[in-house]
Amino acid sequence: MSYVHLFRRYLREQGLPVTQQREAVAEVVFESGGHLSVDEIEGLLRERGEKTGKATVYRTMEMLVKSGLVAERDFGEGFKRYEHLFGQMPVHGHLICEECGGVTEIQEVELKRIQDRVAALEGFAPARYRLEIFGLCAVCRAAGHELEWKGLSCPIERV
Amino acid sequence: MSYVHLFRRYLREQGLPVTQQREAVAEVVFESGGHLSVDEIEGLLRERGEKTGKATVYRTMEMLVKSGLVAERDFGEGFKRYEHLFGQMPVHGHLICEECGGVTEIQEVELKRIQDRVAALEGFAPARYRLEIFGLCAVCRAAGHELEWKGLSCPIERV
DNA sequence: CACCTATGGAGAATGATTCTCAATATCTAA
DNA sequence: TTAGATATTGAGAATCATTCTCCATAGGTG
Ligand SMILES: [Mn+2]
Ligand SMILES: [Mn+2]
Ligand SMILES: [Zn+2]
Ligand SMILES: [Zn+2]
Repeated sequence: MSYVHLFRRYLREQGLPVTQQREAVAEVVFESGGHLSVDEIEGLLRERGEKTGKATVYRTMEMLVKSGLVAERDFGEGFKRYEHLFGQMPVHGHLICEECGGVTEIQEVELKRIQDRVAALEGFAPARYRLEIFGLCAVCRAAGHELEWKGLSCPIERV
Repeated sequence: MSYVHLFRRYLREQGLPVTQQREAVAEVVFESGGHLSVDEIEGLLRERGEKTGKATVYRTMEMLVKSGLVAERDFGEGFKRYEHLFGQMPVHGHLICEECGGVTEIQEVELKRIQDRVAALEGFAPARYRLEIFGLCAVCRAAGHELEWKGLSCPIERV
């Protein structure tokens, strides 16, 4: 099934033209399950025979994020990644393996609850959450890789 | 009191020369309480009469982060910020006000515990944590600012 | 269909970060 | 303390993701 009609509706609500390029970008993102970079989105568009300029992809991603249908991520690679939120909790974090680069979703509701509680303590109204935990995934651990502390030998106290 | 001797120790442990520039950068960062950008660090060095090149600041920040004495942050501004970890929990998050840009520290131990629990469920070994919550701070709320949903009018379910 | 306006795209511009390389500063051992 | 071996510095070039510019063209309206 297609979710593009939701993006179309958003564009109309905002009085923005529904163009072929905008629909193509949304389709490619909605059909993918992963966390896509702009380069990867361009590649998928090319595979489908669409000739969409890089600037248009960037502009459309901005709209998709504003619409709330897509979230922007940063896994510390030097560029952004995007994922649609269909079938996912809009507030979810990521476990990122520093060995293999694999990404695992954190979908625990409990995490949002405590984050909200802490924010409320400060009188803060949360709008957007970002949680990323970098380390070693189960597969890489099983393969014998290990985390090793390469910093100061007797560091300041760690919690 | 000065913490620079810890960085000096780290450099010696790694067999790296202790240079005037490295000490100057560490001093400036250790003496500041905030979340500093590379530009701000350069400014502070200039105020002290040090002539340290931008490249050296970047290189030294990388070492300070590797040593574990300093953490790298990204508040979505398009550049990195750095803070020393003396007197703070090494695992702490940030509340970032989208109206005024203010940053509040989240020092709750409970947050690390549940993050670790969730990671453990996946067999993941955590090494580095990043939690940022964007929204409206108490001051801006009191001043009448409000969060408003500008996305799709009838969005997908939100948790 | 025809008009008006906003978009699309190629390539230039931007800006943070990294790289290059010759002139120095640091380290070590005598 | 000095000399020699080695690593660092810093100015500016290079990189690279992202944004901007501008005009030919597509989308919306009636
Ligand atoms: Mn995800
Ligand atoms: Mn902090
Ligand atoms: Zn892995
Ligand atoms: Zn504020």
